[in-house]
Amino acid sequence: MEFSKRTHHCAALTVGDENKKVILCGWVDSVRDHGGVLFVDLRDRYGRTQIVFNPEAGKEITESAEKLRSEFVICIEGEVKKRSQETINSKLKTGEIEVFAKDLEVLSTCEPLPFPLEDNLDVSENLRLKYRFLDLRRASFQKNFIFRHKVVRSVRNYLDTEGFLEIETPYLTKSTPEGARDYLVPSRVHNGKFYALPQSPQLFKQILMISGYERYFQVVRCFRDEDLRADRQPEHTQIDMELSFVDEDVIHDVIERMIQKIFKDCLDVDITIPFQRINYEEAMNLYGSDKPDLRIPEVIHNLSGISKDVSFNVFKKVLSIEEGVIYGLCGSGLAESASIKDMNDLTAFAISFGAKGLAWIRIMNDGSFKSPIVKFFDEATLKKYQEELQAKCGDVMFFVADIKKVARNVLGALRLKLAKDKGTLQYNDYKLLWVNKFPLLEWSEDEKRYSAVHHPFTMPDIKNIDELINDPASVTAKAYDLVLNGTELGGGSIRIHDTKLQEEMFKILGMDIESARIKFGFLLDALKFGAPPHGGIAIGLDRLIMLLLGLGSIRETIAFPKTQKATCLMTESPSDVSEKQLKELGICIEEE
RNA sequence: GGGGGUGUAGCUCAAUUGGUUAGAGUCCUAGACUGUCGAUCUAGUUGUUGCGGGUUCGAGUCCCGUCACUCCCGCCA
Repeated sequence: MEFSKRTHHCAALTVGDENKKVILCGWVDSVRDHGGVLFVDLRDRYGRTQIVFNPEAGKEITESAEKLRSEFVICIEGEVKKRSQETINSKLKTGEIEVFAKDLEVLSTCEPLPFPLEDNLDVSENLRLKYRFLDLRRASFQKNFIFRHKVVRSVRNYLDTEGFLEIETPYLTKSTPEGARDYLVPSRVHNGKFYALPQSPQLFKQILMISGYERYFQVVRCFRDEDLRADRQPEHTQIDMELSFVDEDVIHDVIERMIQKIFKDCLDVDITIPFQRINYEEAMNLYGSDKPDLRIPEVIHNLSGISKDVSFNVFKKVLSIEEGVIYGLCGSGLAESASIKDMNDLTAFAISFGAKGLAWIRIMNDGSFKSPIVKFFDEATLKKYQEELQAKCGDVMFFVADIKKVARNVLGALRLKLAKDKGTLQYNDYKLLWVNKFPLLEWSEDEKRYSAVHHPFTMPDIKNIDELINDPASVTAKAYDLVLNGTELGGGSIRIHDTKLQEEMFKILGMDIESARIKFGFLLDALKFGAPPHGGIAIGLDRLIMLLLGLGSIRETIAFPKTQKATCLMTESPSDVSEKQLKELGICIEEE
């Protein structure tokens, strides 16, 4: 018997294969030894098949079968038999048959496992990450990676038919000062100099447009040395694209049809296009977020007008300052059930997002208002609040009094928390939308200068350059984010393709022509040699997979992810390197 | 940089108000068993309670520090 002569995989056999002689290979999923007859569930990538070891097959094979343990790798030759009616396992795809083993070869043994490989068992993540090769054997992981493969295949097929070319860009490139912290790679040949791993192939894809490729894409790794989150890893994969002779509408359309096709190909779900579009300012006002979760019906309301004449000092004080507002949000169904402690927890939550406090008024089932602060409001005002917030009996009205930026941020976070705590959000209730018209610039108090909200190559939404020069703060950008269920799936912009405008942009960002030349000279050069109007977008592949499958973290979509401290527990990286290596690079480690 | 959660047998967890010998299931080992599919039954092995310090007659439990994993804020064009 030769394992390379495998005839079927472990999900293939059916009653139609009865009496066939087959060779199967795989891992021992479980052993059930009855003393006489012994059952093994044999597992490979495709599925499981029950193998029967009967004493009648001979002494030798029976004895070696008794030595089988979980996760041994074996090859068996045997005969397919239909199971009797009462022994059919309906949970198993191959449950109507079993294979009577005639020959058994142990290809590899396995030590006792550090943790069981069943799905739905919470094993501590550091153990799972250390033994990632075992964790990846679990069925749920295999499902995730098969799905990820399908998504990428669907994307490649689609973009090919749309005329996109897949072109690779360098990983060893130049450090750029804007944006995230770079991962640096020292140069041996050029002592004291460094490459950087790209945060994205941004400039290369723009250059490719100038080089005339018109439509580029790449499934590409991007690196950012910033702190991690459930949906953020130091290296992540983007579906990166750039197109020439397009405006925002063309890009929206190309992406909408791509997303639609992914849903259809990979989930068999029909989604309607075009997606909802909302401007940044509106998103911030209604949802307190630039990535609103539209599964949640409640929105934020501006109650400043209604609150003008209230005697509540906290509100009065805030309304007297510039940018001071009273914003409100309805917490539905909480009035009777939430305890004082729950309210205190929510207040602490609001404070962690920068609020000074959180005011709340319960509307009891009998319609009465209940709150420590209710005495500061007359009945008519309370009614107006209730009406504006569309709160029903049994709801709680939440208020944040602060400057606009803080108030909507806090209520945006509260809106998400209340919905998550209620536990009614369904991952497969997919709500997609575009957020458009982002601000172009934001003032950096630390650096006393403007910085680009998106990046310095983003096209301002202006008629002429004077608008930018005269009042840069109020200019919006031709930039857009794609949002799915409260997560930013991707973003992009129309780019500047004019040298003058690009130089002006650098100037506004506090970069003189000299330093702009040093940092981005190649782009400024390229822009002079026939740059077409162009724009693009990048979609976060890991996040897309996470959201489509309803996973809790992108670590479930990445085969070998890092911990929150950016280490790999399997390879134990990062690690020390030898003195010799350091010397070659001219690097000296400073003791802390 | 900051806030929260978790850390007890290989694994998943329990341990009353701080109370005397830290338990259970599972895994593993051995035995029994010819139709199981989370097999079953019997017996057995398994502990630096993450680590360091403190309070106490006595600490898994309380306090301080520290480490690891994780969630969040900041940060992430």
